[in-house]
Amino acid sequence: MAVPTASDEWEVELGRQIRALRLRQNLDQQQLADQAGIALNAVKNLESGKGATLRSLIQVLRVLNRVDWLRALAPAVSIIPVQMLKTKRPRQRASPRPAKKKKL
Amino acid sequence: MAVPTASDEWEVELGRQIRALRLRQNLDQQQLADQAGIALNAVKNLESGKGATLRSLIQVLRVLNRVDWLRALAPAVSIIPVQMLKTKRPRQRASPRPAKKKKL
DNA sequence: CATTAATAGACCTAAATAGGGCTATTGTCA
DNA sequence: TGACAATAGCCCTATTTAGGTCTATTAATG
Repeated sequence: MAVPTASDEWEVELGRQIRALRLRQNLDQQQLADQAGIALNAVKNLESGKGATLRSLIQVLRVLNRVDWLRALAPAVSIIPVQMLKTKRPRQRASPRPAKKKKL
Repeated sequence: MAVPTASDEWEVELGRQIRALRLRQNLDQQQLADQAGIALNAVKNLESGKGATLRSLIQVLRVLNRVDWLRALAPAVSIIPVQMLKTKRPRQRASPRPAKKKKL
């Protein structure tokens, strides 16, 4: 199985995984759509990598009992963060950068 | 931190995580948008949970070096699947269900 | 091997998101 | 603490996806 490179390919790969999860539960696309409260077309798009919204994805994950996956995106910082030694709270904004020069 | 229940809340939670990843790299929203090849607004929507496409999410994950997360959705089957003992290949469709009765 | 339901793929319209710009607020840093 | 850039939150329009329906193909089952 090739590793996706382009964004489209990742979308297709994600679709494959969703389908795999669905089939493990032996659900058809219509059942999944109904239980997720979305249209059959949305499920088709999602599974085939033809474009989908985050909402469709999440609704589907809820039915497939994999919403917990969403929490695994930003892993908790491994060891004790150096930042905690100097600043109280984590950064809320990126550092300001010098503004671009304006035309005179 | 409360566990999200509604779909909207999961979208917000996901946004929080993306923001956390971005700030760890000290990138501002504009830089992230540029590097991801999407609009600033798309990043804002994504981080605030106000609706986004899968495409926007994936483009951003690429910049944040977290596309590998996508592969962790459908975990490989743990032990030897019983299915392999009876059928050669995994299921490609859900089982047919009896069709609805048609009106006479 | 015949049956038949699951799925792909197309079409259309409505709704949502993307993209671009503008202003108000506020965290960061000198 | 002041200056200023990062961000939120609007607006508007273009593009994309959702939702609904139909047809053709094909995997799954008896």
